[in-house]
Amino acid sequence: MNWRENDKYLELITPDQFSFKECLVFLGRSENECLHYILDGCLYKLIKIDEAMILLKISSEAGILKIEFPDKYPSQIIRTSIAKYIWDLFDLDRDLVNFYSLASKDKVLNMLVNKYYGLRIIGISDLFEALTWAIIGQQINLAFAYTLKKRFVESFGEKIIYNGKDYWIYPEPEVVSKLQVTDLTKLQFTTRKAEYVIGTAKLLASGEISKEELLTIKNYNQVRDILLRIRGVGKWTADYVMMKCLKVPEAFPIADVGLHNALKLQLELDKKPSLDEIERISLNWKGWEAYATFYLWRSLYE
DNA sequence: ATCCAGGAGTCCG
DNA sequence: CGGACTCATGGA
Repeated sequence: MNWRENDKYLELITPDQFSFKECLVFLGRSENECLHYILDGCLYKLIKIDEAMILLKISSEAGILKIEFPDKYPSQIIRTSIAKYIWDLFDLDRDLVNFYSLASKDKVLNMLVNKYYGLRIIGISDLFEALTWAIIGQQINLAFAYTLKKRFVESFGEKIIYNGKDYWIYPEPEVVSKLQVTDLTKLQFTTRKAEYVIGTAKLLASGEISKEELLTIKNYNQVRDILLRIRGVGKWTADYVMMKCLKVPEAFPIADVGLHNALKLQLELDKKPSLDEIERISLNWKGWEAYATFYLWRSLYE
């Protein structure tokens, strides 16, 4: 991590192959997103570190990611955590040289990596958020998924108000673990989805499952199996979480509908490709399936 | 109306 | 293991 600070803001010196602008397009894909918002090329996001709620304003210029604190200036130790958080959010430790090299020889990815050069996987660092956001999004269209998330966050999350605008923190597992199924079905969650979300909250609140522990396991399938044992977590969700939260570069949500639609468009197919076809296409992406998927997702937004 | 959505659990052979 | 069936509700 490469960063510095003065008495007003932090600066992350970003690697060459990074485009904040491309990342912003992805972050701005839904008007209904309630956990950040974008204004004049800046990203505003509220985060919680050690019980402190800190509003961040993030912008980029000339290879520097600037983090300002519109609300209140955090302590030294929290500033360091924030720098790490943002570094991780944009996956800045990743060296993309090999991915770009492989992609330049791939008929699907070649155009995408040129068009979206510098795009990095935007993380969901909180395991509970990653798991439950995936569960919420199962088998419904993204627009409705965002609506459900917004209701969930605004019912059980925390917020601050700054300049008359609300900034939200995703609900904590400790809070959600104590809910009843009807608390969520009221928000239009299905009964099953409500059970999955509350059950997942219990596993995380009790510490039975934690991101820290999962990160110590180096074997891909071993981590995946632990996630798959959670009720409501199937292959798609496990791979999604490994991609967005645990930052496993070979994680590959192959059954993802968005991936299918993006491939259909890129390859100009009449219908969505079959799983066999995708497996064949993705042989070229070995070790970089998560990035290939993310660039394809990006291609769905302009 | 009709089809489908960033699926998962269950049952059955 | 692999396939069919069920759940369940809004968006386009």
